This record gives sequence, C-alpha cells and structure tokens, in this order.
Amino acid sequence: MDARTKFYQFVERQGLRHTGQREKILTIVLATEKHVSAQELYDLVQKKHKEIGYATVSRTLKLLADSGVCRIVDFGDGVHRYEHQYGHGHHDHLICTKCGMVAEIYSEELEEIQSKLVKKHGFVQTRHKLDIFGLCSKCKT
Amino acid sequence: MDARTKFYQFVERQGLRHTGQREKILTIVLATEKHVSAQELYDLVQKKHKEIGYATVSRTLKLLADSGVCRIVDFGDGVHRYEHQYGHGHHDHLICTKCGMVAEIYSEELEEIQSKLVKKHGFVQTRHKLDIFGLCSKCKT
DNA sequence: GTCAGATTTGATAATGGATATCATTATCAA
DNA sequence: TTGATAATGATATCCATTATCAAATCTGAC
Ligand SMILES: [Mn+2]
Ligand SMILES: [Mn+2]
Ligand SMILES: [Zn+2]
Ligand SMILES: [Zn+2]
Repeated sequence: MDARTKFYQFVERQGLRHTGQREKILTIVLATEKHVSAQELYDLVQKKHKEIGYATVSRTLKLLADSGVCRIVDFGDGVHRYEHQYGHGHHDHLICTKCGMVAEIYSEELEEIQSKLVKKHGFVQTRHKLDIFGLCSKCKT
Repeated sequence: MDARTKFYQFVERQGLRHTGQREKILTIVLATEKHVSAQELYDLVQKKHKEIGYATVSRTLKLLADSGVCRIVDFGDGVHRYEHQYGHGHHDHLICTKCGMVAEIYSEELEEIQSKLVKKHGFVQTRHKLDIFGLCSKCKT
C-alpha cells in the first residue's frame, strides 16, 4: 500500500477529515528524503503554501507518525525529527557529530541478536532505536 | 580510579572548585542506582540538604557528565536522565513502556557487529545508544 | 589567618520546542 | 444546502533546560 493510501485509510478510520492542508503537507513530506524537524518542514511548506500555519504542520506530522507513514527520529538534541517510511524499511542511524550527516544502516544479523537479547530478558519488543555517533569519512581526518 | 577521584581530577584540571554542594550531590548520585532526571535527583538531594537549589543540581549533573562520572540517558520522553558509571560498564537499555522498568543489557557480539557496520561506512565511532522499547515480563500478559 | 579576585550558588527569569486554546473556517453526511 | 463537528492559524501556555545576577564561598598569595 502506498503512503498516501495508508494515511487516508488511517484518517478515515479515525473519523478525521481530508483537508487541503494535510494533502499539501503530505506531498511535501513524501518528497523530502531527510530527517526534518517541524520547523524545517514548516519552512519547506511555506515556500509553496504561505497560508499554512506552523501548528497545522506540527499537528500533521504527529498524525503522520500515528498513521505509520512517518517515524519520529530523535537524535537527542532536543528536536523531534520525522522521516517518511515510504520506500524505506526499518533502519538505524549513523550520525556525524561534526557536519550533521546521517547515514542509514541496516543489518539482519544485528536485528537477530537484538531479538535474542530481548527474549532472554522476557520482554516483548515493540520498537528499538540504535543511534551511532561519530565522525563521517569526510570529517574524521 | 574511583568515581570521586575522577570527578575531582576533572574539576581541578578545569580550574573549578571543590564545594560542599558538589560533594553532597556526588555522594547522592553515587548512591543512586537508577536513571534519574534532574528533578528526581533534586528531590533526593532535598531530603538531606534543604539548602541546595535546583540549578546547582542541574549544573552539577552536567559537570558529572562532562567528567565521565555520569552518562546522559535520553529515552525520548523529553527528560534527560543520568546514570553514574561507577561499577557499570557500557550497556544498552530495555525499557518497559507500561511500567517504566529499565533493564540493562550487554552483548559483546552486538557491539562487534556495530563496529563492523560503522567501519563499512567509513565512520569513526565515538558513542552509540541502543534503546529497545517493549513490555517487560510482568506487563506483557 | 587575612585578603583579593575569581568562581559558585540559589532564586528566578529567559529560552525554545511542543502542545493547548479558541474563535473562525472547512468538511461532509444527511 | 445545512447542521454538526473537525480543522485551522494565531497565539498562549507548558515544561525542561539554560542563563542571569547579586550574594556567598572558595583558594592561592601574602
Ligand atoms: Mn532514517
Ligand atoms: Mn543504564
Ligand atoms: Zn561529517
Ligand atoms: Zn513493565
């Protein structure tokens, strides 16, 4: 199912409404291959749609996260960032602390070991988050 | 080197001063085997030392983190938590989203796979953070 | 021990991102 | 078309963290 369908199915299921603002914001979110904060997305939205307010952007991002179209990413700098999941499977992040570059990483082996650890402790896992901080190849010299 | 020595060596190296408040706060931090927020630690400190203010607790926690005696732990709920490193090696966290219970996990295998991944991407790692959220054995039924 | 200069403290104000409020506008089933 | 209700946008509020600043404390030099 594509991201748009997923979002509107969620909206309908929750008794919410299809609005021009949600449509426009969703379009911009899906076109953005970055980890954006509400403010950054608001700035992007403003370029095309001057009439859309910050609060609506913020609320729509929350809705996108609740619907599963977006994921909240928190690198611990006090800002919530969002990334859409369309065409992206689960992944973790490598973050360069100098230039801010973010690389997406995935390892089946890693996921399996995590699952084993969780089971060993009698937990049922719902989600996990691995952030690795360091210097990217350009910044490390 | 014990935690106290480590802290005071840091304090001296930075040209900072040895004060009663820092001493008292450090003692309470070292006696606390939890992941405490500034507010929670302030409450603990208040029980013994009514005269110590919140700002001092907050500042001292930052200092403890800078000195390496404590580590900042952020479970994404908008509050910084701190844990002292005395007698604890590196570890990651399993967090029960129902009761808030936190289990500490460690796997050499996991760490090695992470290192490999980081190298593959040309990064130099400085730190990492793995948080696994789910339900603990008591809450999962 | 005393002193001067610098740091620290505690109360409180400021900050900033997220969320709540509320009057107005838009959506949508009937 | 219309009434009920949700959504919007401007702004206020929240809340954890950080900054401010006068008073208190620390520390090395004497
Ligand atoms: Mn990502
Ligand atoms: Mn821990
Ligand atoms: Zn970099
Ligand atoms: Zn639990």
